[in-house]
Amino acid sequence: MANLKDLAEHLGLSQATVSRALNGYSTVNAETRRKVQEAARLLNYRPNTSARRLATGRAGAFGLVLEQSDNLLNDPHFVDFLSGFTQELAAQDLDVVLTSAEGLATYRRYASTSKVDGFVISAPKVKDARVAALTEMAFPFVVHGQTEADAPYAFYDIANERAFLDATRLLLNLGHRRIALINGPADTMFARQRLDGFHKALAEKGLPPDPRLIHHATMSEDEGYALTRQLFAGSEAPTAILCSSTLQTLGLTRRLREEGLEMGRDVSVISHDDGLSSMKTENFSVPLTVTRAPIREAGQEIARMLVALGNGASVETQQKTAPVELIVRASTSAAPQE
Amino acid sequence: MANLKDLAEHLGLSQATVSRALNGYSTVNAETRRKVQEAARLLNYRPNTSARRLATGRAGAFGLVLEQSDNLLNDPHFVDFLSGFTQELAAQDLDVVLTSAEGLATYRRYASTSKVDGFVISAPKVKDARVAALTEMAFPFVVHGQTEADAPYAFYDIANERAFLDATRLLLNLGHRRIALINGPADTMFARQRLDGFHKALAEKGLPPDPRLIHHATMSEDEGYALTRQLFAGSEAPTAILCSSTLQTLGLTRRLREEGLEMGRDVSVISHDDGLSSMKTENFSVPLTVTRAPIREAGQEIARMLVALGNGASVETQQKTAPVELIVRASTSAAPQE
DNA sequence: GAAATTATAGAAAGCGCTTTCAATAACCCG
DNA sequence: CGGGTTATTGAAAGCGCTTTCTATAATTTC
Repeated sequence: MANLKDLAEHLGLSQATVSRALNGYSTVNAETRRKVQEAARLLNYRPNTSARRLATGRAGAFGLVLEQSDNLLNDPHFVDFLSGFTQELAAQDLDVVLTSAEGLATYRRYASTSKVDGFVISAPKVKDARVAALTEMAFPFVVHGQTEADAPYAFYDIANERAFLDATRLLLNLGHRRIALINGPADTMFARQRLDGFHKALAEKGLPPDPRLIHHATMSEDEGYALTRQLFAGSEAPTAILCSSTLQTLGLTRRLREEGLEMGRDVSVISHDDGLSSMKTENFSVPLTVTRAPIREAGQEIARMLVALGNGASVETQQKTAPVELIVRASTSAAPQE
Repeated sequence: MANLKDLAEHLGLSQATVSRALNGYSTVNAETRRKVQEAARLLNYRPNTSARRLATGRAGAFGLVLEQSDNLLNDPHFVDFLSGFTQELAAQDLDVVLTSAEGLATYRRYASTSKVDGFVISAPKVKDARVAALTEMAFPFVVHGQTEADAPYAFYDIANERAFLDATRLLLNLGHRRIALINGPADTMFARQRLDGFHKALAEKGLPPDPRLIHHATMSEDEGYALTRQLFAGSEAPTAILCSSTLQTLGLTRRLREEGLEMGRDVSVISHDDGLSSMKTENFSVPLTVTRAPIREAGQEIARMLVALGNGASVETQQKTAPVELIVRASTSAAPQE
């Protein structure tokens, strides 16, 4: 494995020149650069990552810590996120470093040992301790979502509140009055935002929220099933359901059939759709009406933001709320006549 | 951020001694070590990762490259794998480095720049080029699954052939004769193994395989749905179906209901179950008979193997085929009388 | 008590790169 | 043609750690 010294000796040049030639500095003669590049290719030279990192002080990698207790990361949408995130960074020769931990210690350690140049904060809580800690350390990070914070921070979010406001309005305009919400975990910010949108739409019509119709759950098939069952167990069954994830909706669908109810006729359903490659809502038996925001794009965009922060961009310039599409398909229809 | 030099000066010791004290070398006085450790804690000293890596020549990380064209990595089971893999490594202060690429170049580059100390090879093909390349480079790796190779290599596999042999036998013994197989992609080794098991069981009964009942597909809900629809379109519908993933089975379930068929009564179904945390097969409307092997454990075990290889273990000692449980639940029953 | 161990700590040489600073050669201008 | 650029390269100093090789002091051995 040739190193810089070998290459320099082979060329009869100094290491400095070779390094400069390879790294695209303008102060090196065009012909020299050509030779260097050719020799590098010939000797199959690759700069040692650790050495370069030590010299430059940059890790060339961004971190993502998997909180084991956080089942949000255990659901399929995370794969799509990761895929987009990784691909975008790889295109710029940057890595993603994954680790697993509970609590803030790991963030501190990774930052202070310069293992990574920044973090992405996944599944932020309503008030997220990680954001506070990293802000205080002045270490770069981008939040996937938002949180309540004292200082500005970089984030990429989707218009959750607006999406669920629109979705609820749609159902209300179709005449539905008993609308259920199967939401994400109560301590996550996106669930809060969606709940806000839901409430707002009800309030517009002067309708009070019915706590029996509002549920928080993990993003699993099981939970979607169990909650749907529960919703239809009593006498006050909903005529429409808002659901926070495709996986939950899959469970919901399963239960609805058992109840002998047809989606889009007996019960209207709107699901949030992260655009997962393994579950296409347009191909459901009854094509789903959805609020749609591909999570893969979140991964890509957050990667770009992280890079920008690394290049000195200010936190204020790295804040983005992506729109959410409301796509109406067959799973929604006018409320049944009483 | 204190570095080694600071710490040494603060203590009035040499960097060498401090380094030795911190790294647990026996040649340092117990009292000295105590002082060093205390000072390190006090000054919040953390050795710089890049510097250490450069000095030791070890990356302290293992790599996983996401092949973008490979939709196997786009399915939920990958999250569970990754979770187990990462957790196990994190426990030993090792990272996982993710990158995205097509082809072998990335493996070469990451190996030669010592970005990682080894790779895990996911979703191996029947004859996998990555395995051949890494073997030739004498770079450590563990295959998640198996492949046809010229030389021995480290792998963690599950007993796919045996599992599908047993599952098919079960169906045959229940009197089924028209058994369909919804398998994984044709070029993957695990799909090949499962097909072999399937064929073997049929052969035991002297039954010829019917190509119309054998399908290869990606591990998506859609495909499960589409193929099930196709299976029941003709006149020669199956009475039992073997399915390669929970997600496909979800699609299958969806279609079966549309066909007006009840799982476990009209049609027997056995699904492979990776033990995904977001989809529990025991909670299906009709609890599923499954071949079960938690993929999270694969992640953990492969992490251990990689570490062992790094510590000089021979490839031959790092080969494991984990058993697959056959769990009989309500989705299988005797074949309907003709 | 002298010679030989052993315990402990320091000096210094890397690891392989980047980058500042200095040096030289080539070029420009009036 | 001489002083002043400008283009190009090299020397060398790190980056922060590990580790070999020495050196010294303390201890043991007969």
